[in-house]
Amino acid sequence: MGNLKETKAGKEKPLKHVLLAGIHSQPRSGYELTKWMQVAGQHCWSVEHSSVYPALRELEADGFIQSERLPGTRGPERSIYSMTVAGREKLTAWVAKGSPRPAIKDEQILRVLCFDLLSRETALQQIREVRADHQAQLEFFLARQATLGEHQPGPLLVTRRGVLAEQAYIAWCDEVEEMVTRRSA
Amino acid sequence: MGNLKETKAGKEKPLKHVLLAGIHSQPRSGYELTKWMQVAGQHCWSVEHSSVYPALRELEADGFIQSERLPGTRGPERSIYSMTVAGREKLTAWVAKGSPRPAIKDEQILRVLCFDLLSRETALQQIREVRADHQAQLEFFLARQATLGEHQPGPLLVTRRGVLAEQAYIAWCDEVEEMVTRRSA
DNA sequence: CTGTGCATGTAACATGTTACATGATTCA
DNA sequence: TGAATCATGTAACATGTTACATGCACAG
Repeated sequence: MGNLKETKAGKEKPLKHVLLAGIHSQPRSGYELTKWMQVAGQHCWSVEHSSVYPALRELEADGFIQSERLPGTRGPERSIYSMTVAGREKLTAWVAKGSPRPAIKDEQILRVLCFDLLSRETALQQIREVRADHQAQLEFFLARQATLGEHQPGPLLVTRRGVLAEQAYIAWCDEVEEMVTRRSA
Repeated sequence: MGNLKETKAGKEKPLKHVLLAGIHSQPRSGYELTKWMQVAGQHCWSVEHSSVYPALRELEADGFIQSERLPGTRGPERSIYSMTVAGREKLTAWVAKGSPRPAIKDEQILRVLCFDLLSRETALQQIREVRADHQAQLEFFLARQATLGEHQPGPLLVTRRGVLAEQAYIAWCDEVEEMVTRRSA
């Protein structure tokens, strides 16, 4: 008991639950899960592939998922992972419980805090670039939303979160631009 | 050349810039900076004190800040850090440049994706708790906003970001609740 | 026959958290 | 006198990224 290698019985790292969530709707390979996180999980949780493959092997060792080796139709062979009963139970327990408000790490907000260090022109240019970036992201989410119906409530709500979040960010950029424009210096 | 201990000339870790931003408006101690991040920087960047003190010593070693040792009026003595000219230049350069869209890590969105695993009652209860949590956070930001005027555009805009972000999150929670309520199962 | 996408994997590094550790001062 | 707040610090651990590495298959 107390094996340091074993996660302390119950506390799994978030990534493992994210991967279970990705496998939940359909069996997927590590490569597909990575892609899935980059699109569907874009504003939820996304990691590089180098973290995905080890995590999948741990999940399989723990009996939460099982793999099937397929000779790739095109490309090399790949491992397709699917849920086990234990995995579904694990995921259900995780979905049911709560989690603390997510920590936010956004350097741009800090930049705005220090806008007094910049000329008005430089500040305006920057906030307009940031706005354009989020506008593009908003359009991505809107396009995705258009492909989803109410018969897929999960993906639709995830996409709605993206839409609402980006709209709020854009509205903030507009407030920043207005205040910078009005400033005396 | 190529000293592994030295950061590769130019690429500082984000925390260092955050600390510079915190010192920018007024000299502060490590303890005060930690508190400042927990309130003003709540939705920007916040770390534990154990990361703060080493980072401050690095910043001082690089000549971006300077410390003054004060015998604490109450409590033990503390180091108050203030900006140097080099530090102000460093911060200005950082504020002027852009950064990629911040990565988002929010487990709750993934939970909603998997709400089909929960009973309607459990799902509704959870999303209402999440909503209440963000409502409380919104009220915190609104209270803070009320103490700020347009003569402090930086802190005001940072707080506005908090307000807009929480309002958007709450609106999303309402959409989730509505869709869960309407679902057939 | 070369680039692009598919597909997996490892090692070194970056950056943070948790827990442990210390000690003064103030207030009840 | 004992808890709460001020104030700083270290060590072990967690969790991710970047860069390196490999190799197939298809399209142009």
